[in-house]
Amino acid sequence: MPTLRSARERARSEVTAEILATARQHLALHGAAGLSLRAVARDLGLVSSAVYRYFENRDALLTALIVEAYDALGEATEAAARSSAGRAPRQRWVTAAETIRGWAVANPHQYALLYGSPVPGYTAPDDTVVPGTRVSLALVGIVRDAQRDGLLSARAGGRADPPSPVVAGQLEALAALIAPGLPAGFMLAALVAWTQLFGLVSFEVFGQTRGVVDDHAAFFRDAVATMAADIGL
Amino acid sequence: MPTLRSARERARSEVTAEILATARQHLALHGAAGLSLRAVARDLGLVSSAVYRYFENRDALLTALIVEAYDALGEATEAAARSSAGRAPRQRWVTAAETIRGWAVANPHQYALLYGSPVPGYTAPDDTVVPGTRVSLALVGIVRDAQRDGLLSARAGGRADPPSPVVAGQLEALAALIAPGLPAGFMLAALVAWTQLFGLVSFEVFGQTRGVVDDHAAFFRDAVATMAADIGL
DNA sequence: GTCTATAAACCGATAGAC
DNA sequence: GTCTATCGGTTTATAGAC
Repeated sequence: MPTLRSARERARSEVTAEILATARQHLALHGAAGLSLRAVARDLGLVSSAVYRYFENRDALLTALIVEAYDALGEATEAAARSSAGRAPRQRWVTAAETIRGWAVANPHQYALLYGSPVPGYTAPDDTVVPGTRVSLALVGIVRDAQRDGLLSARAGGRADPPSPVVAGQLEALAALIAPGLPAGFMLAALVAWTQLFGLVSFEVFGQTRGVVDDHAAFFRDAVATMAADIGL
Repeated sequence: MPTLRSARERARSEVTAEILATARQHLALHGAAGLSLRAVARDLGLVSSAVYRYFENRDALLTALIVEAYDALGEATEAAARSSAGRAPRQRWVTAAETIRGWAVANPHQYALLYGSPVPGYTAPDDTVVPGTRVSLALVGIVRDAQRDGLLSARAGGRADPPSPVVAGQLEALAALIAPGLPAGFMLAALVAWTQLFGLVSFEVFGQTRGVVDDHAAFFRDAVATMAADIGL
């Protein structure tokens, strides 16, 4: 009786989604370390033990939240890169960066879950690795497209001293994996821009620039444009 | 009777130091959100209520830990800037940056307390502001010294489009406060480098570059040198 | 699959004796 | 300033009835 099973599974996935949604709200209120299976159940009108039918334990629920957040951010970034295809590389980079910032500002606790302090006592399983790479791959795709179209400025990627041999080797290995043909200097610049982008977002979301920067959106736009120039976009 | 009072105060400050030291260990094990006055007391052979004679509540203990960490990092950075005075600006920047990274890697949980996700339900009081600025002021001091000595490359600070008017205004106000006479373009570059530096450190400490970067120390050195060139050092 | 009930812990904070 | 005792909550997780 396939229909019966499918009905059951539909109900199951609906409850699962409800648990996740409630857990997401709790995350926003109490942070990842304060996420409580019991409190989520209470809010849903469930009894705590019922949740164990859907998630093996607290960590499994946390993992589901992480994957969900990575997918949301990754999809938003991919969409930004896709819809800006054909435009000027620097503008594409700025658009993608602003998409990431927008998502982070709108979902600070989910952002903190991904890029903030590790949750004590929790180690992310391998399930989170692939969703986690989507954002980075979308970003590097913009650099790769620019190179393909011959729009990568030769001036950048070699501003400072060339990378040391050990780093150059690593950069080449990485480039071979995600951006074949990209010279090491550009790969270094892209990697630096990547850390810089998230440093900027983290500072804003975590309140480090309070009192230093006033109009965060404007500052972000200028900083990110500077960044794009550094990569050679 | 001043000696008697001083003896009492000495004992008091000793116990206070012991509580702080134990709390620091707990922080490393359970994170900031899991810091428990009770557990600290237990470890020290004290009863929980005794701790309230030294710290008004849990948040006060957390604040003390934050101030302590800011001071440690600030002092290390200041020392690095001081002892490298007179050397080439770029080398001074790299040295200071490596000092910050070294402290962060050696004290990941204290670093997370300062630059990671905010602790839910806790808002830092004003006591933490001044210690928190020491690191940034030490860094900007290096840029200021370079400018004073005429060692700031004119090429940088104007790589990309000039900052938008609203950002430029803000940069000038900030420069007037911490680096009088520094042009807005350089101020923007310095600010970007600042966020970048901590973005880099956070990525490493929080495990975001695992699998991407192998030799973190070497990568950091090259990235930071690139950064210094971007500022014009 | 949902429920009650329960075990076995934990927490911040306070009152009041000594 | 340290102690006992306590209030009033919290948690994860499991056993077993329905």
